[in-house]
Amino acid sequence: MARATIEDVADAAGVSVATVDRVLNGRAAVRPKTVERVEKAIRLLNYQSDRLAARLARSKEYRFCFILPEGSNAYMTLLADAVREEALRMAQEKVVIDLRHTDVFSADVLGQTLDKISGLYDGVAAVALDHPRVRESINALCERGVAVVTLVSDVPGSRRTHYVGIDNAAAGRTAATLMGRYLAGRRGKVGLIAGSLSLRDHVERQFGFEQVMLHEYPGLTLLPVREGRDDWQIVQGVAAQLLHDHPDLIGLYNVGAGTRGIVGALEAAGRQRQVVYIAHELTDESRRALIDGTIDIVINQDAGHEVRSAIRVLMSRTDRSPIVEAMERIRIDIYVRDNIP
Amino acid sequence: MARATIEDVADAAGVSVATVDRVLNGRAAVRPKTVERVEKAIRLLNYQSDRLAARLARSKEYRFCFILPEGSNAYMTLLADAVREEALRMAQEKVVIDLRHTDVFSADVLGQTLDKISGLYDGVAAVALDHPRVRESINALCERGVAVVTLVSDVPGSRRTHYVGIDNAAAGRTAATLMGRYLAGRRGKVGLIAGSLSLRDHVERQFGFEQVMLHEYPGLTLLPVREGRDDWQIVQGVAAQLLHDHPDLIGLYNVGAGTRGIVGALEAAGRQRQVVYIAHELTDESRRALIDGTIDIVINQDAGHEVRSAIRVLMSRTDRSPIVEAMERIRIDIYVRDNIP
DNA sequence: AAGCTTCTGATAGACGCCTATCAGGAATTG
DNA sequence: CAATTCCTGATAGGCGTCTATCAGAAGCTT
Repeated sequence: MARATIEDVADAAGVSVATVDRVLNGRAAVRPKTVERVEKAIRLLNYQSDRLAARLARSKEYRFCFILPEGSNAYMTLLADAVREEALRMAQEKVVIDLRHTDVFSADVLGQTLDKISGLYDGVAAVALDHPRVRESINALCERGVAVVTLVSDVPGSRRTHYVGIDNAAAGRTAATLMGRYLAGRRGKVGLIAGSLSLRDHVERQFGFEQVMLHEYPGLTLLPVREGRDDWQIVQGVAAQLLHDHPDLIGLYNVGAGTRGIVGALEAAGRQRQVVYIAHELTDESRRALIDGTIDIVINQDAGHEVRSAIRVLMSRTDRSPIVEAMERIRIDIYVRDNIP
Repeated sequence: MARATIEDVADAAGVSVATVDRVLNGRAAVRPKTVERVEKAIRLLNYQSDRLAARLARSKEYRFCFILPEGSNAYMTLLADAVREEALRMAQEKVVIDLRHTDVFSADVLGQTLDKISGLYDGVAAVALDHPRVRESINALCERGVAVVTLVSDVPGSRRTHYVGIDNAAAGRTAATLMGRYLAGRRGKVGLIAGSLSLRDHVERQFGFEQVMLHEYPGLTLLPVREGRDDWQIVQGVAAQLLHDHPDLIGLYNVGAGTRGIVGALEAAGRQRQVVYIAHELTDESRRALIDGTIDIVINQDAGHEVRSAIRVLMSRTDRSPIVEAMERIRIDIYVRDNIP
């Protein structure tokens, strides 16, 4: 038995296809009694509109925009590449994807960018700063019916449709567990470097890391966080200082970007193998360092997955179809030398 | 500028749409010169057929079959659930998915099953045994134009379209690296339990594990593999024996199923915390054990991903469209207590 | 050049849904 | 009860492609 069509539903409900369509797409006022009849028929026949046919008929373009930080952060470059790649693929399916770069560290600039694009797109995916000004702009977009998803870093109080990214506190805990186990039984200091403590994801990772570290591995002394501004040169300075100040440093967790700086500092100090170093995001740099043993573990969120997930979410939001939660959960990937993809 | 349609191509090439269609779908003989003209127009306009419209027009059902082992192996149950779930979702897109269980450990039975279904399906995904008899049947299916993908366990010499699963040797190496690091500096014995040494994936994992273990962690003594037949009761016996024979056992890697048996044995011996235990596949059982600390690490391949990947591959194979390699690479997931999804 | 085969063009009718229009029927109002 | 307003039915046309048919054109053979 083939799938039910709109016609079947119309017949079953004793109404015309036009009316079924009106009910399905809220096109015009339909008497409640009729609506109910139609809905009953739909349930009865287990009707599901054919999305392929619907999209063909609507022949509507989906217009989405990705907003990423400007600058040359390695992971953000990966994300941008993923966006461009998907943009190409999705072009076949009438999905137009623009990519914009902006200073996401400035709430005002990011807010203005968000305000400006209102009306141009059906949906927006943004790596956002958690700040009232930004929240305001996000809410304004939602108000006007634009679907908004936050990417990598969330803005919790806002009306964003969805957050596409990992649970950063859990990522921090994961790092701590691995750090603790790798340093099993040893005593010494563990350093923590973040990009900026005004970035929500960094703070959350730090929180998770400290939480597990303090409770489960009291033998390890956690040093106060230092900020590296996600800039490898600054990070290198910070790391070098840390290594210099603490000859008994045996662990290092870099919550943000700037892997290159840490690798540099470790090599300069000749302590690559003495320090267990856990970094975030699998980039060319970290992949290399992982293979040669300078980095022991990389915690990653798959850029390609995130972009595809964001697109799927924006699309279902745009045509009001449900999403499959399980499919849109971004995993916390752990990489050691041997399971690099 | 909107996307080019078949009509645009026809105009550009100075032929009729019928001819363009003949070229595109190899429907009838077309003079080489004409073919070339059409192809040139296609390139010029960068034409890509609208897959939505094509599938709608063809209104053809894709018929696929998944063949899984019978029995109650926890991971296979997860796989089966994933298949059923996807079957439901894909039904909306005119994809019919059947699920069959068979004794995949017997080459003859599996081979016969494969032979029998020839002609009923456009594609088959099977958890297959690497055996000449099976290879034969797979090749026969391919010969008749049925797309075949191997799932979880590969059959290398065969003509299967694709292998959907992880690199098992790499998984074994990953386990070894984690084992080595978790046991950093300690001396003692490490046990290895496999389901069956006639299963390709198990052998490969063992190979990878031993390779890294022997080279990188000479302080650890690797005990000879024992077989547990993927049955938790047998596994429990094997593990208990192992624990009894070796009071200095400090590591255990279970390459196959039967986690429940090992957990049972460890608990019975009261040595949950003394032994670093690495298991495969995230099931309810292993998740629980991971959280309470009996299992230290789970190496997993995502059942949902594998099923979806297999379906995507079968579909593109069926309508001769290319696949995105990067998207179909199944990752080796590492789970500790803190990053369980 | 006639006769034959091989190509090509034109066109109609799906596929399942969307959009729009218009007329007529039902419900509501005074 | 008539005059409105509100709902509904019927239907046409379109989205981009596939499938099928048939007539006529082009190419080849002898």
